[in-house]
Amino acid sequence: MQNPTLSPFGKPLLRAFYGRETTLVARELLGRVLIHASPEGMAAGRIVETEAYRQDDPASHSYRGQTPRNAPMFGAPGTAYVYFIYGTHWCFNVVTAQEGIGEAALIRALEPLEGIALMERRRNLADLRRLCRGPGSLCAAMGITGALNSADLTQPGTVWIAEGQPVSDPQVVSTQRVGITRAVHHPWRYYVANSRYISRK
DNA sequence: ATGATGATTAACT
DNA sequence: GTTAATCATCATG
Repeated sequence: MQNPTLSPFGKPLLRAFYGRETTLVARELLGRVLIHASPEGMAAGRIVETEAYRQDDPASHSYRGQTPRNAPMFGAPGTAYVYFIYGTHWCFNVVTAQEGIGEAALIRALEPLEGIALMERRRNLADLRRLCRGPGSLCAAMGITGALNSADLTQPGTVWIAEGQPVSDPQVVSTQRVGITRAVHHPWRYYVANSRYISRK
């Protein structure tokens, strides 16, 4: 792919896309395409599951204010926030809303689109459905690590999100978020109905 | 300096 | 359904 901006997945989403209310951004990220161009090759996947994390939200890393770890969450909308969890996994988020407030959307699952052989090698797994199912798994498949923390996702370069195809309202399911212990009741997880690539029902 | 915790996953029973 | 793996981070002392 010579010019990433002319990829079949469309142009990068602009900062104005990310600079809106976080649950709206999380929902509208469905159908968009996460792309990582690494020295090993290009990998891309359609976003099929996300979660919103807000500043006034006890489940959010930003709830107790800014620290060195969560600092990227307080940066400009469209910034990557990549953190390490359980000693083994990376999780990939996009900063949303407004600079300075600390909100983000977690990408929880992708439908693999491009670079599938590369993803299979990175995961040592040939099962397409499981390749990018779950936040830790998709980072492993896409080659996303802390090296991409704070990356600007609005520029086609190393990592970005292309506009892809938006998902219509009837195709969006919202549920409680996964794996958290606080503020469990908020319906801030979004996924594409009927997708075979989501992390769980 | 120390200890609890965690936006997970795969491999069990 | 349960559990081990595995470690950076942060609050506490």
